[in-house]
Amino acid sequence: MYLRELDAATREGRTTISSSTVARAFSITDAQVRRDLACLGQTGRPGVGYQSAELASRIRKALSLDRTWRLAIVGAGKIGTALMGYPRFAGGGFRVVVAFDDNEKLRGTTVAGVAVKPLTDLAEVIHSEQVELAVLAVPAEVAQDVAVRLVEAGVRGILNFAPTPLKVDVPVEVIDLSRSLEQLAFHVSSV
Amino acid sequence: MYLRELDAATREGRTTISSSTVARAFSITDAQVRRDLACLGQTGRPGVGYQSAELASRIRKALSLDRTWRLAIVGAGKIGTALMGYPRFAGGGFRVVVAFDDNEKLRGTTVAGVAVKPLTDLAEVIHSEQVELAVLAVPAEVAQDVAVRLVEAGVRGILNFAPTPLKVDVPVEVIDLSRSLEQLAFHVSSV
DNA sequence: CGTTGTGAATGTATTCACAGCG
DNA sequence: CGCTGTGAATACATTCACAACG
Repeated sequence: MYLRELDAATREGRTTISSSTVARAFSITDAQVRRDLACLGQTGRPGVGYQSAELASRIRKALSLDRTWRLAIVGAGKIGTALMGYPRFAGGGFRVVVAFDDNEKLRGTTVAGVAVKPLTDLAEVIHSEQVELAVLAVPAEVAQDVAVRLVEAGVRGILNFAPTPLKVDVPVEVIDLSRSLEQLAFHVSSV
Repeated sequence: MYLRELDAATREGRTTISSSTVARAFSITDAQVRRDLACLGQTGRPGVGYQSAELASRIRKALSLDRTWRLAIVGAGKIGTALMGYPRFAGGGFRVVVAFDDNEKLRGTTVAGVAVKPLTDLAEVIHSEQVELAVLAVPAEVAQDVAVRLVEAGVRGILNFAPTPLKVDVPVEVIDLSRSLEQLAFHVSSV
């Protein structure tokens, strides 16, 4: 989150930036910002602030974004295909190298420059393409199964769009569209 | 989250369910489940557990999901269109009543049964269609602007897919795809 | 029994407030 | 001066552990 703001600042020529400026952008306290940055060690200068570009690069390193991650998209339905051409992935150190889907119609096709393979080839292709992370956008019923196969094939992390808690022993990040909407509805009605 | 599990239990004929069963599904503690449910008042029976269906209905009411919310999708790009036909929205008390996009090619078209209108008509249509919530899937540069117009037109909550913190005074829920991926990359490399 | 609901204990996150520094 | 980095204080979340209950 801070990374975005720092990059924006750098682009606009603001070479230094203070914790309170960053805080204002996200409506949080300046103390929060400084605490969050504390784990990077001494990075700011009293009376001046932080060097936008340098701080961004430190954060990138801390988050392991100073390299390119090879990504597979599993499930080329609406959400899966929407993500294939997502420019922000490419811009931020992620490269979609392959997609998987069992739909006959997609066999052998290419979407947004990404080849779509059948799930039968999953293990093989994950190896040959050295896939490290997978975006799981398959129906809930098969999500757990596919997740296990992904991990067995060597995938080290999963971004899960299926509304099912996965039991695998690699890190999983969840994006649950309907839960987000439900949460919104709740907040709206308790204003 | 619990709602899903409770509905699944009900469908499978498990009329009662204990906190530890629910907890296991999400790899959390049973105490956590009971605390979370505490705000609903006395709902379980010692020695037995909770009535799956009845608890689900209480949660629905607490989250204001015991009604239908009228929804607009703003920005009919890849993500926007992917969401238009999303079956889970329809199933869970949300109804997409209209979409907006300025792309000439989409003028007057219908995607997945949803009419796409130009943004010029935003205020008018939001009123006439009684839209309460909006999904914001427009480019980051215009997100803040569009958000303000939405709120002025009467929208009471926004689900924001743009990677920009919105300043509006209605509840905002954020789905940030690249941040989720970045978070995943971080967790993977710190295993 | 088995399971809830909840005080008390613990753990974690956020904010306060200020010495110290350029 | 303005701003950082951080102890101390506060607020919040989670877990423990057990009386109460059918």
